[in-house]
Amino acid sequence: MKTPKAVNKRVRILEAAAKVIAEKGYAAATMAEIGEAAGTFAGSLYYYFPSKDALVEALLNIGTTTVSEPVIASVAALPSQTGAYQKIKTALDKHVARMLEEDAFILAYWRLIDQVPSDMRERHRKHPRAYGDFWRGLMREGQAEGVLRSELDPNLAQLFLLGTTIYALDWYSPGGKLNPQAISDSLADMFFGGIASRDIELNRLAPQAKVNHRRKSGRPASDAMR
Amino acid sequence: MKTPKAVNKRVRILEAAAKVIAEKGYAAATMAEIGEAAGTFAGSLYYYFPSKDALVEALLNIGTTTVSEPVIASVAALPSQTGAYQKIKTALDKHVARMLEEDAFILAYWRLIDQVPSDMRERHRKHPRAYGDFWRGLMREGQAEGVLRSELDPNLAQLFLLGTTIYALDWYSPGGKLNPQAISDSLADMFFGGIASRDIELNRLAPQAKVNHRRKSGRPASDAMR
DNA sequence: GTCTATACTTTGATAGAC
DNA sequence: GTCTATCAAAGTATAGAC
Repeated sequence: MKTPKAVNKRVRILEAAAKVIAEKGYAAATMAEIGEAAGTFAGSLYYYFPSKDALVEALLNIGTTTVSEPVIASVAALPSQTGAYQKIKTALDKHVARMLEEDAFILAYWRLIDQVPSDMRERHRKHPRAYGDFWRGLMREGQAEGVLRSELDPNLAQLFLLGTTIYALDWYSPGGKLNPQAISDSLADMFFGGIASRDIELNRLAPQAKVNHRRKSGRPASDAMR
Repeated sequence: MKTPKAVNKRVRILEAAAKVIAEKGYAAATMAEIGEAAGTFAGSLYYYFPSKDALVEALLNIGTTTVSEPVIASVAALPSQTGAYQKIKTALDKHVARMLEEDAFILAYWRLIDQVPSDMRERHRKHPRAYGDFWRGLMREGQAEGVLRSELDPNLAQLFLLGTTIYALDWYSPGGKLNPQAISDSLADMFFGGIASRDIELNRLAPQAKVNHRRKSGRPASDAMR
């Protein structure tokens, strides 16, 4: 039970921590520096969080939901008869927009997730898994409607797309020539249509490379992999 | 000038450090633990490396070259008349194989690169940039030969592909149903051919989404972005 | 609720014996 | 070249005044 003021202060501390971690990484972010960024002192942080680890774990949960929630909401807001292609494009636009928005929570998340103690990472795993489920569902919808190739593994397709947007955090620079919408459009273009010339028959180019070899096997691969 | 034995020991320390960092992350990897993994003690490490930062910087450089060198070599070993498609597929196979080989240097690299002091990251930047140049060159070759869509940004195409393989480090599990070669084949399949059904005309599905809107603008976008 | 002071611990790094 | 002992710094966390 916290007073409203205390809740606000808690949020300010989380924002400050995200900012410091986004800039310097996990190891270099000290409680003293986080306190300073929040306009207070290291000792005072312990009134709101029992430990640095607890603060970090709260950051992890914010980091995932701050992307997944608006993305899922954007799709839910579409008219009920909307086709899978439009849903996927809508989700991708929102996803890329959020990822490249320079939100400190998102940057902090990807600097933390591979550095935190393994038990914390384990506890957190349900969040990205649920988001992956959402994307796998979209891919399956597309396959059911016939707009996506039915022989593809929906899980791999989803990993393929999201992997690129995560890496984009590393190379995207806000001042550059490409804005998030242009990046989202280009990625969707390549993702749906491929990078090969449309009039080229790939397996005639290099039959020994076994391109499309999976197209022959009737059933799509399982999605047990995470 | 080091004796052969000293060189070997240096390598053993680097391997031990990579292993510990790959498992626990940057912050949790102490000199004592690295020393123990190398069969020696924290103090002894300073005979080979002047500081922990120096050790880490050496790891970064190994991390990139351990992927880029075999990939570039695999393409260089192809017959001179080999087409761009075959070159790209060869490079991708080797790249994915190396990335998913569970090499501690590679895992350690991706756990370090966003955590090290910014001046070290800046010094290191030339390595991934050179590797990116290699891939951009392959994309341009493909466009020149007409196998890749000429209106695509070669830089974005390369980031698209490599981003996915980096993320794969997070989700790939060695015991699973997909081995690196199967993953490489599937990624190449999606990357070249796209995930959309071949017989679907995308811009008729959702014209308002402006899919392929970049195809109309004659010139490919610049690749100034890194 | 917040601050100051400080206890306790860990860790990077050095000194010097061998 | 390697080990032991140890220093000095930094950082998490707590105690207690206000």
